[in-house]
Amino acid sequence: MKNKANEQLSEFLAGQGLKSTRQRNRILSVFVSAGRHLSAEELTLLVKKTDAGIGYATVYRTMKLLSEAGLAHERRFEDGVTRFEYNASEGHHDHLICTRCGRIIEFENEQIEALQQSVAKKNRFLVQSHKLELYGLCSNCRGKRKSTPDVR
Amino acid sequence: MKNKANEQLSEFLAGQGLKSTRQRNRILSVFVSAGRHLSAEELTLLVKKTDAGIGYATVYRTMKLLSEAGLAHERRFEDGVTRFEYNASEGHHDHLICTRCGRIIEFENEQIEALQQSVAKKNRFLVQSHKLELYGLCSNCRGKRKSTPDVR
DNA sequence: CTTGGTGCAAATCGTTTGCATTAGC
DNA sequence: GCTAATGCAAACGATTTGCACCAAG
Repeated sequence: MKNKANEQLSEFLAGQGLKSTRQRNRILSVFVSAGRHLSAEELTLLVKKTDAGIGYATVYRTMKLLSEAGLAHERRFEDGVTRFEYNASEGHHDHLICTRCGRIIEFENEQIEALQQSVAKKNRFLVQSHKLELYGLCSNCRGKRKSTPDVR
Repeated sequence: MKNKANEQLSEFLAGQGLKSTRQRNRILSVFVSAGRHLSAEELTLLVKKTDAGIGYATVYRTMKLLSEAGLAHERRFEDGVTRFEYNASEGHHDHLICTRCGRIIEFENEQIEALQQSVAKKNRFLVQSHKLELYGLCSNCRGKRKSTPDVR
């Protein structure tokens, strides 16, 4: 059933009068099977392993398309690089990001979401989306001595 | 007392064996009096009004310095542009960002912070910093009809 | 066969850096 | 005077775009 996502894509493309191409399907497959949080560069490199001709431009264009199709979500953490995440549609979640090893942990917390709403209400603000990121040290890294400090 | 910040800067510079220059003081003054959340470009434009010779490079270099001196904080919202905020040192706060007019509202919420800690603890994660941004419509914008939709 | 898609390279945007010149200390 | 700071322009890294060619419908 590796094609569930690809079917979803085909459906989306057909609906928009767009074309289903070898590249788009390849990119989506690689993206889906790779796990998550891939930068365009990482994704391009992976894709090139199977299909060397596919270039950055196509990957970027395809990822934008997948975002519109609801198959991918764009995330931009503090390093300024956009990363793509698969299937973030099923329930919003936030992130713990390890500043030492780069590990990304996802979490959901309804209480926090509720409090956000109440803050918004106080400010007569209508929330469309939000972003919560906790930066710090993950369980693996917090024990370690600072052999190579991240603080430059 | 416009010079409180400038004094702080001089102190910092002296302590580091760095030099106090016309440009640095100018940039800081403009930055402080401008209110907050200025991008490098906005700041440079403002600075140039008084002192046309000052270039982007100096502004960037100076802002980095001010960050180190604790006089400015760097923020990067979703548009990928870095903005600088004055004096964010006095208590952490988060942001409501209007997607229509760009207005930025600051808020603090201890309950949310506490919940963040508990999430972190569950994941054996040590939080060093965090970022919470709520995107949506501010009170001015939410009433308006969608004459010019932001959704391209 | 018509329109959208691709690949490449050139362009763009925000930011950084090298270097010769200038100015604090 | 010595060293750090400036200004400019060129360099950068991530992303976007123009265009001639290619392929899906």
